[in-house]
Amino acid sequence: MKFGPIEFRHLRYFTAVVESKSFRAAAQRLHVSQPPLTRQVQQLEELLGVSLLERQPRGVELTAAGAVFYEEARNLLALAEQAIDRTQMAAQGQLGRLDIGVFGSAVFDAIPRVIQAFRLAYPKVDIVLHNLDRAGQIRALRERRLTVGFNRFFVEEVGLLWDVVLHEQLNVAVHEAHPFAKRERLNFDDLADQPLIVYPRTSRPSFIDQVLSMFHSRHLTPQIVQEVDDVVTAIALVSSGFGLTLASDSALTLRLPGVVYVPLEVTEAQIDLCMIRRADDESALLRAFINVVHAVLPPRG
Amino acid sequence: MKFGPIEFRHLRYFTAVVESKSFRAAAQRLHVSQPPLTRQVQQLEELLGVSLLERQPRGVELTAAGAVFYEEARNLLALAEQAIDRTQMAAQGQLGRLDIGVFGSAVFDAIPRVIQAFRLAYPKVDIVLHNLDRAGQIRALRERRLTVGFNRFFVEEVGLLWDVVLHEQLNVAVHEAHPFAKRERLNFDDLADQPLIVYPRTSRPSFIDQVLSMFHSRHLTPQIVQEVDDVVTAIALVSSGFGLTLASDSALTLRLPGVVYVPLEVTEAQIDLCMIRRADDESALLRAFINVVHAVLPPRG
DNA sequence: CCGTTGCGATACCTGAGCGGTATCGTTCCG
DNA sequence: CGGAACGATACCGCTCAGGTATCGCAACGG
Repeated sequence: MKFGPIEFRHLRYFTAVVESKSFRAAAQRLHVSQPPLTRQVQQLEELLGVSLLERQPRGVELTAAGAVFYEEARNLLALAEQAIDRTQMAAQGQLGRLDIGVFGSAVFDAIPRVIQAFRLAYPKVDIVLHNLDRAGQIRALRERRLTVGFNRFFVEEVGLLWDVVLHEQLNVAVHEAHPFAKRERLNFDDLADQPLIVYPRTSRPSFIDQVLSMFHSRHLTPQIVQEVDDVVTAIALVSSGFGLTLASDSALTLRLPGVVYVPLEVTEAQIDLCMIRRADDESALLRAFINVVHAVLPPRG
Repeated sequence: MKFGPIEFRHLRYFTAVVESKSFRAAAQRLHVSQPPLTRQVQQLEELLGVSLLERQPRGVELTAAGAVFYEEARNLLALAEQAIDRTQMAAQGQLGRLDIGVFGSAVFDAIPRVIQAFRLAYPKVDIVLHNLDRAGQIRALRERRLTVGFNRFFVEEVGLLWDVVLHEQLNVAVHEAHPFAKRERLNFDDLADQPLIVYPRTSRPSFIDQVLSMFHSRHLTPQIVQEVDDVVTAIALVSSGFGLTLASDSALTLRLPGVVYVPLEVTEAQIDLCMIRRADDESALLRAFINVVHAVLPPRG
């Protein structure tokens, strides 16, 4: 007689017999007749080359090896259940890993809010944040190292899709000693002859270019006194009295000593936060994340 | 179409397809043709209600859920292998749990030597020592809480078997200030009028009765000045100059200040160590342990 | 003491389902 | 545009899981 490899059937039958201490009782429990049970357990024993049960006039008793195998079998069956559960959860986007690319001032407010909400709704999903500039995000998306990316703006890229997920207002960051600090609102004309700190220096075009185009459309030329890498450095310079800078709403959570934020005139002074993803990514996880993003971030800035 | 429950076959086929990134290649690896593979994987997906693979013109790609299930499947297959290994080891007595009952002075030398040797030969067997007197050992053996018991002697018990596993010589423990401390050997006549400490007080008959019968067979009557519970207490009293006591070779490892051991005349002054076990216990673990006992303890005391 | 009862094992049969061959539809490549 | 390679499908044969009937054995009750 030649037997194939072990199957879950052997484990189910064996554990049922052990738990019922009887072939007949186990057969009832499993809704099969008794002879197949006998046969499967015999096969299992032959397969293992080990006697698992001691057949006695009144029911069966486990051997030492049988006790060991019973524990193992129970464990395997439970793990198989778990495997199915976990797979089905993964299919519904409730389990897995989400790699998110972030860059710029959105990391200070919008992204944390999104992530907090997502973790609450999908606690078994591991979220990994990657600080990558736009080019890095696009490369990582293509190489499947990233599921979504956030950036100030994107251009059309084959195989990728992007949406604007948030409109933010612009604010002027000034030192409290500056006369603007007392103003309720400011407009672009006010800024034209002020010492302006701009960012980011690399990864252009970006936030700065959007800002500059707003100046140009008003036929204004800002006085750029310093270019820095990021918003934190820019605000730090403002804090030291070096000049003014512009910041999105997300940056308002950045509180540095002596720095006051004054809202800029609303008209057209909007800055976008965009989300980019693969066009062919139809995973439930991504869909779930997009839903959370749109639920958390207001449809209108 | 109605499918039964998941089987290991599904896991083996699925993992092979994932690892080969192709149904055809996996089919070769598994020594089956391609169509059954397709069918089993389709069944698996239907069983789970989840799409696991993305069929593409050049081979297959895992979905997110598929990646999760692949990890689970690998794990399950590995654990199944382990389960078989462990069961086979248990059948050979290389894995399991050995409950050993011990009592009296043998715990100081003979038993530790046996256990050390056994642990070396069977490292995956858990050894649990239980300090039980003879009656406790017999009850525990009957209730299967014990595999073997060691004691000074046993009487015939239905369902149980016992063997003498060690003959030990008797020694006289005296204080170094006592004149006997300088003697090379002593005999029973020397002890007749000496203040004798005897043990154990309970669990009779035991060591003390064996000793007393040696006196009586020589028509001697020892001067018992104190009965104590165990050999440690007896030696402690000797250490404080209270009197003499008799101790087996195993007790020689008990070194207390001022205590000197002098061997007793060899003839008939032997004390047995016995091992008791269930008559119906044919486990490989017990057989292995008995072999170690006989290998470690000298066949002649 | 012996018939009864309950256990697991065995013998034999039937059909579901696993694996086989042949072939299809699609996509990629030369 | 024809050929090659992929997975899916159709269909077939045979293995083997599960069914029924029965056996052999041990424990128990009258």
